[in-house]
Amino acid sequence: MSTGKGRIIAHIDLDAFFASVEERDNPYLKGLPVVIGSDPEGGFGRGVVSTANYKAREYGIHSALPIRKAWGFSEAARKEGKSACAFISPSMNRYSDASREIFNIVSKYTPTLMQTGIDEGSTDLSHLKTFKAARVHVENMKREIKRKTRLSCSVGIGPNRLVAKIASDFDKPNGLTVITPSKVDKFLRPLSIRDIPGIGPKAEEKLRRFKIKTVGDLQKLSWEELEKNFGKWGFSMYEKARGIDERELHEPVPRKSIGKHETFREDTYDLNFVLYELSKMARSITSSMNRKSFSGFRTVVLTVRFADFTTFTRSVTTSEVMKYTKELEAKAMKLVLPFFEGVQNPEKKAVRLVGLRIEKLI
DNA sequence: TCTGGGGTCCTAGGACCC
DNA sequence: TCTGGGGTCCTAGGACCC
Repeated sequence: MSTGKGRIIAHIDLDAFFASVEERDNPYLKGLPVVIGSDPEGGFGRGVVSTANYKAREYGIHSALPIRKAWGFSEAARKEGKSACAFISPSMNRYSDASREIFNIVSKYTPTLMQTGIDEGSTDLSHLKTFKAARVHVENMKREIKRKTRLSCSVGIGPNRLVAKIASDFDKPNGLTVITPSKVDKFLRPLSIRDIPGIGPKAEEKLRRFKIKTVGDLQKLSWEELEKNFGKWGFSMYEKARGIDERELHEPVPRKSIGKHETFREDTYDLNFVLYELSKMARSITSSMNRKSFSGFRTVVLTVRFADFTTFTRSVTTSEVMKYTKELEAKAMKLVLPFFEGVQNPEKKAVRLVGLRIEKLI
């Protein structure tokens, strides 16, 4: 399908996916608020919420919320006589299985599927010629998904990937929103700028200083102004505010890096402990590398986050290809040492997180 | 009460080569 | 002695996404 006129793109987004799989597989969760995330440890855990079901969202719990806050909201609700949340650790294997099952069904309905995450993907339905036909097609697909997997999804249909994705988010859960080309502008204008993928907290904050809150507001800025303040990104924002997006669906891009990082249960000053954790990560990373059929790597990146959340990375690239856990461990050790000595850590801050990543995969 | 884990992409400066 | 671009690679940091 060439760029330009006449495309019909559908974006599929699975509803509260991890929580929905848990509810489906565990009947005792029926009707309860469900939170998937790290262990709340009775209000002292250090993680965040991965997914909250819609019942839990009524308590103010949402993705990326610190898990101890979620715990607090759950406790408050319980004291009002409502149900406490079920807190569940993610089981990625089961979610991957469910995801595969669903996108296998999606594949039957479309010649081109581009999966962009475990719970979302875009498809090209241009061959159906009309948005009306696309709607009927997607309704059938949604019904089959529901019948065969007992899971629901929300779908947006639009003239390009951007509009389809935004539309999929418009009416959740179990929604179907169709935006024909002539309706794009009317649809986008009242939305928050945060509904545009790529505009995160920082860009929102910056745009707020220009009194810009909605996509309609954003349309009032010339692309010169946007480029002056946001660089190359400005022009992309200019186009997104108008629903312009010529990106094609593409093949999955090959993986570029493999890494692990860990926030400790308590901040630490203990170099030996950190080295031990790094060596576990090194082992896990090389085994994951082998499983994914890479034979080596040339770059090692170490991340250190201190208790105050300041974060540093250090990396090395070698001309020879590295292959073994021992080599990765040695590099990690060399890179982390300065953070436990005076120069890189003069205030002797405690370490909250370390991470290790390999790049330039062979 | 702070703020996970697994990623990608972009920017910007410096080294180095032609 | 002084002054060029262009291209590529490396490093560090940061924004963003699911």
